[in-house]
Amino acid sequence: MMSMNSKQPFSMHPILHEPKYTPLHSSSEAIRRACLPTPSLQGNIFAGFDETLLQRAEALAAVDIVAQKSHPFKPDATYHTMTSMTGMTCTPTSSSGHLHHPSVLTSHHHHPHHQPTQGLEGDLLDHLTPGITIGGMPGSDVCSTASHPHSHMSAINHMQHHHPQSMNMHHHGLGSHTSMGGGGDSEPDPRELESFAERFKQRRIKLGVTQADVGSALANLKIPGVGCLSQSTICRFESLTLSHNNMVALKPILEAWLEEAERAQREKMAKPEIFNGGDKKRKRTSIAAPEKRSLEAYFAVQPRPSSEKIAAIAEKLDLKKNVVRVWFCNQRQKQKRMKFSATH
DNA sequence: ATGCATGAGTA
DNA sequence: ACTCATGCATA
Repeated sequence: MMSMNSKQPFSMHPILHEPKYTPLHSSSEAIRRACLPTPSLQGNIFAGFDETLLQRAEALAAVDIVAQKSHPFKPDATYHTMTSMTGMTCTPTSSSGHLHHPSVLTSHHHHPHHQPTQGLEGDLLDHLTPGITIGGMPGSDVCSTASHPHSHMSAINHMQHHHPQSMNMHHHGLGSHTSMGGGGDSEPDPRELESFAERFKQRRIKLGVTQADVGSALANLKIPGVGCLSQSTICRFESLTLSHNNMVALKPILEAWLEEAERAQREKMAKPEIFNGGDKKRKRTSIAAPEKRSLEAYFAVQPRPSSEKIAAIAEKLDLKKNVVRVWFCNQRQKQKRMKFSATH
């Protein structure tokens, strides 16, 4: 593993496909959102002790399962264009051949993320699942995973390994920040990031551009290795719902755009804009509330279930294994976001 | 603003 | 199989 990487020049083809979203919201509201439920992790050290927790989760799950098993269809499948059993007919009608490169500038970091060792959840699933056959899964989920309508990209993600996260607590009040766009992304200062995100949003609104506009306009900056970003990402940046590393990497870019945009407006020349493409067909899976509650219950006792456990849980909740696996991954990611993480 | 998902890079 | 950055679709 390489221990350091600042930036690497990427020469990739810039293909744009930027859908413009409706120029909606200009809510200048602050960012506050509901936080995640406090991880009620009790140290599961002994099997006997676990029983309690497991039973609790089981109880929750059981209720849901019972209520749901009577239904003829899967809640998940209802939202999917392609039902798992239909085979491979889930191909999107639209042929998407767009791939743009992401371009991420990573910083060097690591987190000492350790997760409790698992090893007792066997019981949980055991009584929950009297006789599940893990080996024989109908090739159903192949569809969703195998044939995805869009091609993604993410060329440069560098991993940040572990680092002692409790090291910075002494920061200057403020002062220099705006002059270091581009080359120096080495400033792990959460305080600064927060204020920048806020200022960014305000000035963006002042310019009269939407988050989506910013995302597409980024490609116009022609910064090597930097393509466009989605409205989602801009939104998350402003609301600090990204990892610290991600924030640090994005800051210089957005800062550069902001200054460029303000300069352009000053000169009344033209504002950075872009066109768009337009083909999509992906359907979002929707996990019903009961199932979600069960998942949360499981997550509380074991945030990192093994493949087998995931399969069992999926079976129990009548969801596709992949859906469950992804759900756990996303759940773990949420816990690490800046807002909730104790990086500062 | 957020939920579910992909994919590169790693371990 | 996981983490991380990111995105489409949707509330």
